[in-house]
Amino acid sequence: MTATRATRQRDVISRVLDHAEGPLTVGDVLEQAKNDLPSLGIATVYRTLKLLTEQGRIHPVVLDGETLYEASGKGHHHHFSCNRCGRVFTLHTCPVSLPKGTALAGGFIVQSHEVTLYGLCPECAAKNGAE
Amino acid sequence: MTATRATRQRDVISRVLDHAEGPLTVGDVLEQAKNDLPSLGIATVYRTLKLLTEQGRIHPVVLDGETLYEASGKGHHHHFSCNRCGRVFTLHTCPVSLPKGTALAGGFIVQSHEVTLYGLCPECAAKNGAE
DNA sequence: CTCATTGCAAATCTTTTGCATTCCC
DNA sequence: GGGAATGCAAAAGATTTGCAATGAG
Repeated sequence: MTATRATRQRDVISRVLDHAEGPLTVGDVLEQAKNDLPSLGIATVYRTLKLLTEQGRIHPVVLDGETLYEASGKGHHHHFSCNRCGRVFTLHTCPVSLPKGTALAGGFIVQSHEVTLYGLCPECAAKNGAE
Repeated sequence: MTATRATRQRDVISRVLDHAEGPLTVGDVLEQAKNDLPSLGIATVYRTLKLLTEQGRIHPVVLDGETLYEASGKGHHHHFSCNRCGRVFTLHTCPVSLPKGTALAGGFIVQSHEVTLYGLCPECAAKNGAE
C-alpha cells in the first residue's frame, strides 16, 4: 500500500485551513502558507488539497464559481455571502429541517443539503445608504 | 448605446435553455444548439451565455464545481443532485422560510438563498441495494 | 451601407502531470 | 537507502479575446 508521509508542506497547509475564519481559495491557501514556507509551489497546494479532501479532513465549497476549501469537523453549518463586499461567512444556524433520510414528494431521498444565503453582512448593512 | 441584434445563434441558444428540463453545461448547450446550427462556435456560446446572463434571461448555477445555466423566470426553485447517477433535478418546493429582508442573528440581512439537496433520485432509490 | 456578431485561432487562466531532486521514515 | 513528496516547467482544460469575414437593420 501507499504510505502517506507527514511533511512540512502538508502540515502548514492543514494548519492554514484549520485556522481560517471561513473557506479559502487555492490562492488564499498558497499565499498564507508561503508565510511559513516561501518556496511552496502551487502544484503542491493542489496536490495537498486533493489529498486532504480524499482523507475527509477538508472539503470543497463552490461559491460563485470559485472553489473554496474549509476544514471538516466544524459541525453542520452553511455560508453567507455578502453581496456588497464579497466576503464569505460561516453560519452556525441552519434554516432548513431536512434530517438525513427525509423523503420528498416524488421519491427523492435527502442525504445532505447545502444552503448559501446571499445578502448584506453586518458591516455592509450598517454602511448601507450611507455612501 | 450598443444596439443588441437578434441573431439565429442567440435565438437557438435561448431556445435550448428554455426547453431544457434542468440546468445545462456549456457543452450541453453547444451540442444541442449544433443540431440547428452545425457551424456554431464555442466562443459564441460563451458570449451568448454571458449576454443572456447580463440581460437576466438566464442565470448560472454552480454544482459540483461545474457551471450550469438555466432560464430565469421559472419561479423560485432549488436543485436536487443525485449522488448516484449525478443528474440534477429541479425542485419546486422550498425547504427554507427566509423571506427577502429577514435579519439573522448577528445582523446579516438575507436577500436571497440557494439550496441544493443531495441524495438519491426516485430511480436510484428504487434500484438501491438491488445491484 | 454600418457596425454588431460570428467563427476561428491565439491568448489566458486554472488545474494537472512528468520528472529529477529532496527528504521522511 | 528507498520511495513518497516537492518544485519546476510543460501539458491539458476551460474560458476569453483579436480580427477578418459575415449578416442584421
